[in-house]
Amino acid sequence: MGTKNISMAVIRRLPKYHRYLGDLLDKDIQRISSKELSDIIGFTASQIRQDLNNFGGFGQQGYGYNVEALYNEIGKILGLDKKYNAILIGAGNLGQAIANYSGFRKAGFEIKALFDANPRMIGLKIRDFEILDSQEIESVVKENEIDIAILCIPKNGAQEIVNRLVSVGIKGVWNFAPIDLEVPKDVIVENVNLTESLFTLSYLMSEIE
Amino acid sequence: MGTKNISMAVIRRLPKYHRYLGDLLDKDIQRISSKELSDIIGFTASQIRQDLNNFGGFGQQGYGYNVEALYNEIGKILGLDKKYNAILIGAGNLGQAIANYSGFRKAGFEIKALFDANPRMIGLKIRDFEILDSQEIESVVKENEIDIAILCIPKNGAQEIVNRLVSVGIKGVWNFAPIDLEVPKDVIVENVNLTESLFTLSYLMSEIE
DNA sequence: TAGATTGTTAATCGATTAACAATC
DNA sequence: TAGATTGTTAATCGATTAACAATC
Repeated sequence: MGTKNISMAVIRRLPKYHRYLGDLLDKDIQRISSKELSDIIGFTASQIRQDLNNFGGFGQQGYGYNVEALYNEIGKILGLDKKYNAILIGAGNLGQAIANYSGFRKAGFEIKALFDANPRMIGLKIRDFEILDSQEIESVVKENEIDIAILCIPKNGAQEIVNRLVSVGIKGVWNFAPIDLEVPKDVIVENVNLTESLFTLSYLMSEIE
Repeated sequence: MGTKNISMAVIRRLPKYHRYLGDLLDKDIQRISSKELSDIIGFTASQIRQDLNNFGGFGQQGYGYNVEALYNEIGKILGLDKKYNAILIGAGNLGQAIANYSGFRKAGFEIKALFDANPRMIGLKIRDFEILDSQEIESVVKENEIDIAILCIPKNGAQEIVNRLVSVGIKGVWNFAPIDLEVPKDVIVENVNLTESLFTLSYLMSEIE
């Protein structure tokens, strides 16, 4: 039930607003103007006001924005109050790091199970979770009302896993596999592509020397 | 020594071109038109031609592009032929995962040392590397001509570490700490912000239901 | 040659910035 | 009230798409 059509550019700035407002809150700062926020966050004051007004008039003329109220509003816009059940597939180095990542709670995501295809990994314990056989993905997703899958597997086989996940009703994928997954349009995929990030760094480095 | 001013939008598409061309190469496909590439990569043919022509005329009228030649050209544009020495700071879960990440070689980056501030981590071995005390960062950077630092540390203290790195001549940072680092303008920072990615997924999930 | 497809210019679209009336 | 700052419209800027002459 989105309001207007919010552009991806705006959406990707929202977490940054949330983070900076959280920092201000930690410093007990109660109000901030778009100009002051501009100085610390680096977007123009005009852009900040435009961005926020996509979602509502959170400010007050002559005063600015109440930090705590705005922080909470953006949290709601980001859906941080919603709860989602997640599974993590691929319990290798990266998968284990992500499984231990503390940010999930803040985003309302709860990991319910870990999977791996490697027989030697199955049965090992990571945090509170025993690593399960990938064959059990379908049954676990169905029985635990899993909404989201976190993919920490190589690109080979990733599409096949996603097809299986989609077929049992998964609605979102946090994808660390270096591949562009094909999914029905009502399934959300958010990619974290380390290779693309590293190659971008390589490009920028080679430009300066 | 950049050519024109290439926009970030274009730069961030380059790794994707490289990846898809690599896939085509693996399939022994020798030539491709912008239209065919458009069908598989999802950018418009027009955009593909515009993007590539920022760097040179790699195609041939009536024929299209030679896959191998274009793959190699984009590799060069990305600076994948350049060699950089790197250190990794923060050998926790994520740091270890990144240290084991195989993508570095392809990008020409070689990790020379790992550091951690936790006394209990120091001396442990990850791959071929003993984890060193963070106090030794300066001397190791100087003695090994380190170009790049990979930051896998919490946000508290990250800016201070970066200041130290900059003072001994680091030129690039691959930053996994959830903070916007301040660096001189000739130092490159490429961020991988897992929280921002996760919050974006949360937003998009909350939109569909 | 005829057909295909590029390289490139022009047109369009969307995002950012500027300006200012509204109003707290 | 006077000053400050928003919300919002208008102007600008930049990126994407369309079109087509050049040419392989």
